[in-house]
Amino acid sequence: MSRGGDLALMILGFLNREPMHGYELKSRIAALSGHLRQVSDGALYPAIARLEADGLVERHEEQGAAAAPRQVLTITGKGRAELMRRLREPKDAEITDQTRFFALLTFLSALPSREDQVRVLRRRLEFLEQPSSFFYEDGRPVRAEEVADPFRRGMLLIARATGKAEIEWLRRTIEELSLPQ
Amino acid sequence: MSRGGDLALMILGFLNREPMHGYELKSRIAALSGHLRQVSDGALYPAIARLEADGLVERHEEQGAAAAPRQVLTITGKGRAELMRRLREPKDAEITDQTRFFALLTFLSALPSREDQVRVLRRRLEFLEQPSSFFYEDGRPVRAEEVADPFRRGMLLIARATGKAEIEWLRRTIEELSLPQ
DNA sequence: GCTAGCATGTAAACGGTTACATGATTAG
DNA sequence: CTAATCATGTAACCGTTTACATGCTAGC
Repeated sequence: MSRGGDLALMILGFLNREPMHGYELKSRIAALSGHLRQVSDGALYPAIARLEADGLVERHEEQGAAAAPRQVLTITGKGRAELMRRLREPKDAEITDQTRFFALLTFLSALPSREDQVRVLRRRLEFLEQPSSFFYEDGRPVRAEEVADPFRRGMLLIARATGKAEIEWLRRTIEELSLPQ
Repeated sequence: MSRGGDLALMILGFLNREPMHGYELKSRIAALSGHLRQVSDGALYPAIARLEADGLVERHEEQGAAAAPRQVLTITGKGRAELMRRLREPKDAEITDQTRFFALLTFLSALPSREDQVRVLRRRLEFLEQPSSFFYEDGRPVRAEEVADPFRRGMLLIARATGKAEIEWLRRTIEELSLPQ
């Protein structure tokens, strides 16, 4: 149980909203990040097959039409449970890695409990707040100003700006979600 | 030729500065991003072995000391050439993916030609400047304000802040490096 | 005496990339 | 008529993860 990486998460996340076939999943995933995350056929179709083998999705051939007839995919109860589990208890790497955390964020609203949502955001916030979130030398964090290499200094400046924007958004959102409603 | 991903690039990048053994490479790579990119032994040692098999690094056992004696690694001429080639002509994915681009930036100063450095930065800038760099719906870019889902809206806000900071730094740095010197 | 850190490695399972293969429909 | 888009898949290769395996040294 619990196979697959980001790709499996995204497939389940999209199918949780409505059934669709593989090719459409592909374009949805691409659109999600400005074609930044392109999915190859050789990754997508085997991933679907694995989800099916594990009973997380079902497939129904749509008749009529074309050469390669559409395989409409529907998430199962088991698939939905697995999606919720993965959103509720993401692995450390899914909190730590920006790209993977964004994949999580994309589907986080599918979690029915606000408390569970807040718990995930808090984990990310804690990670970003510890000063170890970037670039070490001789055992402790390096300040951008003291880095001689211009490219490494740039990385630090960018990382700092990014972190700041994200931390502010996380604090604001956690607060809003925590209000008694 | 031309095997390996980010990990091989980082190993070559570090060894280009000075010889060191595997365990130290491991801690350097971890320190580079605040333990964000952790390298497992099962990835590191095989990667070193591949580089050695390809003649890009050489290994000399350091005598004295311990149970598992240090294998001091030195980059070869061929390895240096391969590093330069990879820094000069990164693959699209290394420009597109933030994590991979940062790995490139870390070692970019090893490129002797400022023109070559600028060419790499320009590729990243062009990528960030095209509006397709984030989040599509119904065929064109989505504005944060019109996204109902609070988590997706957050992603857009964060991505916008990040992109802005990085674009500014890229423009400034390209200009500085382009000054006749 | 035990734990943490130093130091190197192997093997199975997994998942992604790249290239290949097929074929219908639609727009220029 | 031709190219792009729709639509699904397979197979070889590659690199990572995870777990296992070993053993020394230093500090508590």
